[in-house]
Amino acid sequence: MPRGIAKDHDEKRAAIRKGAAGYFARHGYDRASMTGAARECGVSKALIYHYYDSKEALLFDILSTHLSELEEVLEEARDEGLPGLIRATLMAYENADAEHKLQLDALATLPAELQTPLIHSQRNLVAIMSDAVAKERGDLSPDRLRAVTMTVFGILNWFYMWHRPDRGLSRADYAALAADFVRGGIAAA
Amino acid sequence: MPRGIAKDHDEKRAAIRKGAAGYFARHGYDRASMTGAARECGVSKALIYHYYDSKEALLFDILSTHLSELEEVLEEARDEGLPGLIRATLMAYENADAEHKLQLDALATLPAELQTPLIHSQRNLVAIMSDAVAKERGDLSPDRLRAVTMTVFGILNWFYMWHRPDRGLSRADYAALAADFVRGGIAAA
DNA sequence: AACACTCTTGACCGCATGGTCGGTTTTATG
DNA sequence: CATAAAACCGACCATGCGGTCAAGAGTGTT
Repeated sequence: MPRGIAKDHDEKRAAIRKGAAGYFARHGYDRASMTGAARECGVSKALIYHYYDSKEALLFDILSTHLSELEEVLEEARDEGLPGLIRATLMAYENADAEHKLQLDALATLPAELQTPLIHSQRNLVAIMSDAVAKERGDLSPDRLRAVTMTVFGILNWFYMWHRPDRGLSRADYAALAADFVRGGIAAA
Repeated sequence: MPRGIAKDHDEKRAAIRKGAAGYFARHGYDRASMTGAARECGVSKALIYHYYDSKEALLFDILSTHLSELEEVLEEARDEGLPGLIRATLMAYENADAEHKLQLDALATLPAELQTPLIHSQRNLVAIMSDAVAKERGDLSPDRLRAVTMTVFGILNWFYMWHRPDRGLSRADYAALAADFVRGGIAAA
């Protein structure tokens, strides 16, 4: 038996995943070239193709990893109620803004077979949030429950678009504000 | 003197703008080809280049027109208060979801000189909304005022991502729900 | 030491894309 | 009716892209 894969295989793959995610997010997935991503990671393009079959496979791995981590985090914060979920979500985006951005605007470019499992994860996240909303407002009709849940996701998903780490409220401060906002909003909806 | 431009020049230009906006939004600006946009509009690619200098110029016109209309609408609804602004915004997106989507995820692909005037319009929209928020909560610090304003935009800008015209709440029903949500949220933030 | 396989690369390929060009048709003006 | 420009098109071009390949260097196994 000859040698197997290197022991640092996973770390190197992860480094490429992380570097490419940043590059893709900064330039836009479609516009970003594999050559550029490779340069960003300090490796040759051919090496990326050693670790990944295609640009699509790389994107899939980025999104899949991100969503799995998010699921784990939310699953853990499940019984802390809505404020806990909001805080956990915003904190999980720390150092993952790139992956989050990609999830929102590049997922749709994947072929349907690859989208399916990712959308399944998304639905799970929505379900967790929806349950927390329903716990505070059991009287909402299904349509309104869904609308309110999506309203909460709008708040969370928009955060990366306007927040600057060096200006204004900190992430944690905004998490508190958002939790208050949602509490008041749900009561009034 | 020879003939000037045709009397229906503006209409045809507008038709291309609208057709291309839909095509760009459906396929993603970068991925969408000018050949495809031309087919969608029922004209040749060369004709689009007769009306527009480049793909970028076309995108700029789409976004510029959209933002101008939005500014007009919000300026008009200015003194109806926050609920009026929310309703006006959501209603203005009717038949303009494509342009809105493009504004959110393709504006950044334009060169800085073209982005500047568009960002200026965006800032104006934010200012209008911010004033309305401040009118209800004059006690907020600048940082918190900005955070609350962006929270409202998150709710509005996320709408097109989850709403399906044939399912769930209608646009108008959601506008009412969102207005209530924001009222309660602002009071609690 | 010999082997077999992974790791890594620069050079290369086919293709789709944004954009151009030469030409034809149409139409307002004189 | 003559004409000059606008309106419109099919064919073409250069470039940059995702992806491949052949080959070398490095390393765990026997």
